Amino acid sequence: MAKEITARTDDYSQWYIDIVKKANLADNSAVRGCMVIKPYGYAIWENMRDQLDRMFKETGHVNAYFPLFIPKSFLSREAQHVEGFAKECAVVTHHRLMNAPDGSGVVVDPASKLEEELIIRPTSETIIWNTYRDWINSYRDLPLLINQWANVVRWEMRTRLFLRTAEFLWQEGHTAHATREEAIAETRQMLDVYARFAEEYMATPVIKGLKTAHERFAGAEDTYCIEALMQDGKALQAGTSHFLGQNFAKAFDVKFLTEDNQQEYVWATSWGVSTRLIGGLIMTHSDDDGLVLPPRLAPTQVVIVPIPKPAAQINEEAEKIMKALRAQGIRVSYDTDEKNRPGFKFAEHEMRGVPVRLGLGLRDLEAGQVEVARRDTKEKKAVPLAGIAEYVAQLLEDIQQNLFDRAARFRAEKTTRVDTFDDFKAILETDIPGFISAHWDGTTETELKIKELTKATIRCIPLDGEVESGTCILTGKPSAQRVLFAKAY
RNA sequence: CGGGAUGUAGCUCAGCCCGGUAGAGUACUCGUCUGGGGGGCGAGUGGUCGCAGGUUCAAAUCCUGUCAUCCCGACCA
Repeated sequence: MAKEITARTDDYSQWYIDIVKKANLADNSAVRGCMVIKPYGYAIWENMRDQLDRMFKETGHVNAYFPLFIPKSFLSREAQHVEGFAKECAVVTHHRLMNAPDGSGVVVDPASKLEEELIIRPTSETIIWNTYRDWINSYRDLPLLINQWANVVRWEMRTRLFLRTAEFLWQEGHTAHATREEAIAETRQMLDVYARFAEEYMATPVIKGLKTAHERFAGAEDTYCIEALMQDGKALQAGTSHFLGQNFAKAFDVKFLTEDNQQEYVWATSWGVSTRLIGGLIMTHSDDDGLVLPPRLAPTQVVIVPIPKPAAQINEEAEKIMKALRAQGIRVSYDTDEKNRPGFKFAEHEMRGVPVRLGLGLRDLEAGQVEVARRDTKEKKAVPLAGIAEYVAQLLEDIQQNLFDRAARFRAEKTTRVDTFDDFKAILETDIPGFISAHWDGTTETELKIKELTKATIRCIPLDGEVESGTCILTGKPSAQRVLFAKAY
């Protein structure tokens, strides 16, 4: 069997790239740092997007769209915000091209210089809050609960397909509230939505937590996050939800009249997840044979492979099976390719992470059964054709659950409590370091020092972590709660 | 942006040191035998050697620049 995917133990980064390319998820593009999301990869994103969109609507949000371009002056209104993003902005300076005088092609027409440069949004807080100023007058206009699906650009030095690209797709929710408490509740609610999505749909267990001051979003008072653990023992921030306080309201002068006729600044939140989730999905479940997808997000949940190739009798049975599966709401396809042999197709569908494969040949038809192979465990089993739809429907649920359980078990195994800096360093030197739960004195100085010494960062202060006092692993100063460290993407 | 490596057929790569007008495997097309885990045989298609300059009678090969990708650092969803 010709292996086309690098083993994880040989080269984890290469394994990841192989999966992305061989499973047809994405390609590098002609533009530095940007990727082409291919139809199969985009289909996964569509499934994520559709489900998240439902969850946003269920919690009272509506979609809108704000411009790609942001006037440069907007970005600098909020001091922390501009400081955080200034180093990675693409800037539009001109609006016209012209033929080069020497005939060598087109050049920027110097006469078309913009009076004020436009920034391609790295995130939309500024343009949105500049707009909200006009939309919000009274407490009756609140809360304002808006989401947008968009692309953003952050000019990254080093990029990796899905995990960090110069342009990426995401959603950004931006809400305005009358009170601090309500805004915080919104921030927490959306964090819960993300966690539920990650666990129930991506089958990826996540830790909900609060970012430290140093890791906080530029312009936020508090940044909450969900953190997932990848198979190589590194953490991935899978989603963030920010309590913005009144920072943007003040920067953009967004006030409202309260019931007792007082002018007050509104309270804000923003929250987002991106195509990075696809990278997380890959690194949570996939193996050396290729992509492994949780059934709820898989573009194709079941594929039927005719053995040895399509034939009238097999096609007929396949149609019946497909009809029965579709009646159960299952996404199924029939591999009608005549050219490749079954063995090739098996490998191909495994590479693309199709959760369930049904192998159907004349031998099976005679026996009134079908060969059912599940992607997560690679188990194969002959199952009677009668009641196959119900069997597969249940199997898809089992696979979804098994993937979650497996990932949860892995995370539990790779989460270590340590109480000394020596133990801390020892864990980080292992092949798969994982999460380290340890005491920290709460200062940015210590956080940076630990990062400098070990490359590990504080991923979050877990929300449901037990309250336990102790002493900081580095400084020995008092600590009220353990925090979660890890090397991170 | 610093350090390292690599760009030759769709893909993986050889050829480069020692300049002489481009090869293999795979993929693709056609035929044929096959067919329950990545098939065999035969015949074909396919490349201005990343790009731009320079040296030379002659450049994939030597020189300069540039772009891209990968790995390692600093930064980040």
